[in-house]
Amino acid sequence: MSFTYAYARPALAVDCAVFGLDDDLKILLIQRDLEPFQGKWALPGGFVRMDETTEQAARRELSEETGVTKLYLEQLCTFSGINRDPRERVVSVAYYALVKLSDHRVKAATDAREAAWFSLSDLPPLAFDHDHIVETAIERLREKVRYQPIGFELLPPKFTLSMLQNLYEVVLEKELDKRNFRKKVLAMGFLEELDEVEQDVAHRAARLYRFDKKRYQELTKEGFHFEL
Amino acid sequence: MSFTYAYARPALAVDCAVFGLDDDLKILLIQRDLEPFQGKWALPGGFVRMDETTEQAARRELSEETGVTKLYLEQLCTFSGINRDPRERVVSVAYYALVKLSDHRVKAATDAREAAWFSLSDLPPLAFDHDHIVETAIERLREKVRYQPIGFELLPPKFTLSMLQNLYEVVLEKELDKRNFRKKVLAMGFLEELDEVEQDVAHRAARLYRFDKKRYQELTKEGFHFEL
DNA sequence: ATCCTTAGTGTGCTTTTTACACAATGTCAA
DNA sequence: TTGACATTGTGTAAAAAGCACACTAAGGAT
Repeated sequence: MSFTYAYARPALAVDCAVFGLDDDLKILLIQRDLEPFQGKWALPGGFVRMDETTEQAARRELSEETGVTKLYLEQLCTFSGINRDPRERVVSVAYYALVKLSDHRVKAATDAREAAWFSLSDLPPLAFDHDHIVETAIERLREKVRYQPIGFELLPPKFTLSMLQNLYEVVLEKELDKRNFRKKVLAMGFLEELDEVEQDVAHRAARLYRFDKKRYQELTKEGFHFEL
Repeated sequence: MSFTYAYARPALAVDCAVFGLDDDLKILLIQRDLEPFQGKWALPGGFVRMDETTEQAARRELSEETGVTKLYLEQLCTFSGINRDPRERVVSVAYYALVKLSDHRVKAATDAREAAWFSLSDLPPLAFDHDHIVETAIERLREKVRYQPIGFELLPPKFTLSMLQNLYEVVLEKELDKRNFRKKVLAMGFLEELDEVEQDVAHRAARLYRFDKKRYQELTKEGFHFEL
C-alpha cells in the first residue's frame, strides 16, 4: 500500500527528552538498532500516525520503546532543519518529559534492554540533531522549573525538603541556603507536612512532605504566583 | 507531478500570530479567498515547502500574504489535532511575531487588501482552530514580555517612557505606577536617553529613548536578568 | 558512650518593592 | 498675554522580601 500526494511532504516524527532525577539529572536514551546511526544513542521517538496527535505519538513511542508511561509531558519545539535526517526530510516535534525515577528505574534496565539513563554531564554522542534537542530541553527545563512547580514530577510522591532542595540545586546548578529555601517553599503553602519520616537512613530521619496539587491550584486562582 | 510514500503523511503548514501595538494590542488577520472557510478571517500561513524550514516558510507566507517583512519571529507551538482541517490532516507549526505598527500600518491597508489589524478585544470568528492558536499566542506573549525585553519590538525605534509603560499595561492588562515604572526600567541600564523630544503633541513633549540592544547583551553576559 | 551524619531552627541587615502628590513644561484658545 | 488644559517628570518613607549566617537535635553505627 502506498500514498500519493500532489505536493511533496516531509515525514512527521516526534522525539522525547525524558528527564529523571537520581542525585543528578538524568536523561533517557535508546540505542538505535536500525540505520541510520545504527548503534548510536538517540532520544526515544518515531513517526506520527494518521490517527493520533503528536502528543499521543510521543506517549505511544515512549511506552513502546522504554516502557515509561506515567509522566509529565509537554511540547518543547519543532525541529525542521532540512537535512536533519540523512534519509529524507523529517520534521520532528520534540517533547520534554519528567518522570519519577523510582517508578521507572527497573523497567529501563530490563524490559527495554536498549534503553538507559545517562547523566547530563556524561552524554554519549547522539544521533541526528538530538544533541541540539537535548540542549534546548535542558534550557527549557531550567526556565520552567523556576516559575512552575513541575519539579515535583521528578520526586516520589512523598519527599523530604532536602530532596526538594537537591532537585533545585541540580537543575539550576546553584547552591541554595537551607534555611532560606525551607522558609520560602513552606511559606508558599502547598506543601502538606505528613506524619511520617523517611525510613532506613543512617542518621536522623527527615520529615516527609507531599505536593498538594489542589491547594496549589486554589492559590493560583487567588493570584498566587510560584517562583523560586 | 505527484509524490508517493509507503506510509500516509499529514500535510505540514505554518500559521503566524502577528501582534502590533496601537493604543491597544492588535493582531494581523487575512480574509480567506478559498475554501474551506472562504471569506472567514484567519491567521496568515500556508504549506511548508521541501526546501525551507518552518521558520523560512513562516517568513515567506507573511511576506506574500501581508507584505510584512521586518519582524521578531519565534516558534509558538505545533498544533496537530486530527480534524483541525476539514479537507485532510494538516499539522501546523504556529509562530508568533511582533512588528512595529509604524512600519506596517500602510501596507496592510493597501498592498494586501484582504489583510487587516484587529483589536484582541474585538476579534471576528476565525477559521480552523485559529482561535485556539491566538489564545495560546497571547498567553505566551504575556509570559515572555515579563522576562525578556521583546516589548521593544512593538515600539518605534525612538519612544517615550509613557509609550513603553502603556505597552506593558496593555499586554499585562494591569495598571502600573508611573514613578516606580520609570525608576525600574531606567535602573536596568539599557535605555539610552536621547537629546530629542517627541514632536507635534498638544502638551509638554516627552523625552525620547532608545533600546540599546548591545548594552542589554553585555549586561546579560554579566548575569543581569530582565524582569518586569 | 561516643561518633558521625543529616535534620531542623531564628535573627539582624540589606535590598527591593510599594504607595503616594505636586510642580514643570508646552500647546491652544480666548 | 494670559489662563486653561494635558501630560511630563520627580522623591521619600514604610513595608516586604531577600540574604547571610551557626548551632542544637535526632538517630544509627561502632
